[in-house]
Amino acid sequence: MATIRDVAREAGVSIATVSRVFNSSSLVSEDTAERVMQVAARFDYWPNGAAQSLTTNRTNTIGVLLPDLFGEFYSEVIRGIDSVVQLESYQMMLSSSHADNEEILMAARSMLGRIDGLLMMAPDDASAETVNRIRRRLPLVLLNPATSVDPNGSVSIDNFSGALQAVNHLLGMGHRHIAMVCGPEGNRDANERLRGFNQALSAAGHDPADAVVLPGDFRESSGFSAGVALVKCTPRPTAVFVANDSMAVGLLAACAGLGIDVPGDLSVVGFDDVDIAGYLRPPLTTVRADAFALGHSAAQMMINEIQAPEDGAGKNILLPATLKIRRSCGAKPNWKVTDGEKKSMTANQQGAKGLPGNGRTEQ
Amino acid sequence: MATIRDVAREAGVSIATVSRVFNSSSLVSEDTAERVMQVAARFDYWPNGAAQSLTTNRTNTIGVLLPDLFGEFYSEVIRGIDSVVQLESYQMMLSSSHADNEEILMAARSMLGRIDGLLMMAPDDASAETVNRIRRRLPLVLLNPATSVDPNGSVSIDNFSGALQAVNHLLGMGHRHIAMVCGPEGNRDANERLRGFNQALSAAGHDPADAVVLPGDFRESSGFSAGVALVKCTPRPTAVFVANDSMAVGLLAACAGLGIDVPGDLSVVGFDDVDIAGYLRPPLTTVRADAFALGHSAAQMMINEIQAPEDGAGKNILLPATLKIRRSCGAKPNWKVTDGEKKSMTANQQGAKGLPGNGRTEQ
DNA sequence: GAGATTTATGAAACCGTTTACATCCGCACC
DNA sequence: GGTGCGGATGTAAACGGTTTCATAAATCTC
Repeated sequence: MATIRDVAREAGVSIATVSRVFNSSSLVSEDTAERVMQVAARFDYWPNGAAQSLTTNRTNTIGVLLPDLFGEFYSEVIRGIDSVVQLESYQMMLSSSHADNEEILMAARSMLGRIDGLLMMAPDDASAETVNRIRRRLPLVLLNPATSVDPNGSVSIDNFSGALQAVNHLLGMGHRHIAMVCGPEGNRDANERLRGFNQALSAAGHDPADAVVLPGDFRESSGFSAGVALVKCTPRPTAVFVANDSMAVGLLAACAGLGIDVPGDLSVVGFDDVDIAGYLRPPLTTVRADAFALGHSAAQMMINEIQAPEDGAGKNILLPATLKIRRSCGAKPNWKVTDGEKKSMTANQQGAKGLPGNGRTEQ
Repeated sequence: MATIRDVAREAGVSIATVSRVFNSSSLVSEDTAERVMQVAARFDYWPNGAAQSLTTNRTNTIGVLLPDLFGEFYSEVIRGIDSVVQLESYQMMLSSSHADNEEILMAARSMLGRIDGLLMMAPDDASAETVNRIRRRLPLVLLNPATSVDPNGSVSIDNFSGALQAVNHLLGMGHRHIAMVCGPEGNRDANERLRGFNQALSAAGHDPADAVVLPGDFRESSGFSAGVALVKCTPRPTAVFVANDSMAVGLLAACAGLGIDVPGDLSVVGFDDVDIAGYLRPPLTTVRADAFALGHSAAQMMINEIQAPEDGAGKNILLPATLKIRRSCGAKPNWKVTDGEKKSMTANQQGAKGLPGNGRTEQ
């Protein structure tokens, strides 16, 4: 394929001039520019990105390291990142499934020279040293960082507070026996949600050790199993806090099949507020975790950092998680048919959307 | 940061030797290798990827161009791609929302030199010329290519046949008035599904022009609206084919709210077989479109093409779409509670999973 | 019309690697 | 004890751009 030299030769100019034309430097006459462009078009010349990066030390690419790609949550995070990357004419280099420090470092290493900064949602055991080795060479923004790591430059969703709100709401409705379906062991979000659950119970004078706590893996099937297990408990809990919406879907299915009325016999609260949450039977009360906003804010922070280092360095954003009350928790007994749910496409976290008959947003 | 020269100088060898050590060439003595590695570790030396790419002309990265990132379908495609990328120690460069030829070319251009090949799901109006300009410089694999484009090196899901199966099934059950809820205008998958719908009706001696065809945009809310509109039709259709599962969720919600019994009053068939499909009330009959497999196969084809060009060039994979019968179409009136649905994590398309009471797979 | 200034262009260094080729060295072989 | 050989290493030329600096030409200034 044609290189800059081919174009230069054919157009009868030096490579410097061709380069100037392509970077729309003002230092080149119209005639020459025209001629160069024509030759370039004839040769269908595309500049080589690696060569450009090598000299300019810029790649216009940001790297993204995620622990997993499964499910709507990560999908939304990616979409949020993409929304700003697109806008800023950057590219995104995506990599997933990095379990330990070694793998994270490997991934980051293999990106060096190809990215201008790294967005990372590290697994829990990512050591401070790992993070620092990366930080020394690349702008780094962390998503939902572990507490063990210096959180400078990070964006998190307040899982703990979200769980607290959910359980407090159930307590406020008079429930005494509240169960929980957990997420995967070791998953940080899951841990925080569990911590919120325990904290809420303790604060209300209950002993969390007495509560029914069922395992789960964030997938529908585990929610289904948990639902089946739950109804066998004696005394049967009257409410359950499920660590994510996918499992809540499975749990609702189990209840429907077993003739358990939700919310009559059992109040259910999920977490995430996935798109379908408002369209389930009954519509699912859940904690809104705005994954899109998470990705969006992180990417925004990254771009700022790249374009103006030191400027806002060390910032630290905590995105609120807010309870969205629908029918499954029993708070709003009457539900009418309207197309009540219009999900905002932007990084809007608050938005009391309260259209007729379909829930409201609580702080 | 340390470059190869720093390491070389400190270790008292030439840069060639350092390079050899890092590429585990056998041409270097153990002593030297040891010494170099120690210095490299002390300096925490990471090779620069751009420089490597420039000389080797390899990036170990494949580019991915998608029209959109919204929804489980694309998320699964990405996961499928990632599964092989990960395995082969490649990286993935992701870019989305490319509406026209100009934008596609721009995106491809900006990736040149940073990727070894391109995976592309082009919008419908991607011209043959656009595709050829890319093909001239990069291995290219197309996902669901438009018919106007030379399909060599492509992977597609058989949307048309899937729709055909769905509608034929409904016809076979005796339905005379079958409606459809479409996807976004211009979307190729949506078009193919509509074409299958029309074809099935025609073949059965019905006039597709008589059928109720409602607009939609692949989102829950549009399915909800379509549901509301549908029940107002006279005569009211007895069955509906919905162009994707998200809309089917919305439509089911509308029905539940309006007291329309599914499948008693209305049979519903969706498309995609998203994870929650089996957990809806009633469990959703749908056409399984294996997005994971789509991404997986395409990436596989790409890697083959990169590693052995000309070898299997011009291959052309058509992934079957298969009807998954659950309760919403009325074919299986009895449904018992069991955790009947275990989604396979692999690129398995067939798999008669027929666990007790929860549907079966049809060809 | 000569010097000063501006504008357009080219030559060449540089970015950080890989790799073809040259060199040096020790050792076996006849 | 040369010769040949193979293994370890170094030298230097790529790779394809960008950018600094020099230079030539054109324009301005008085």
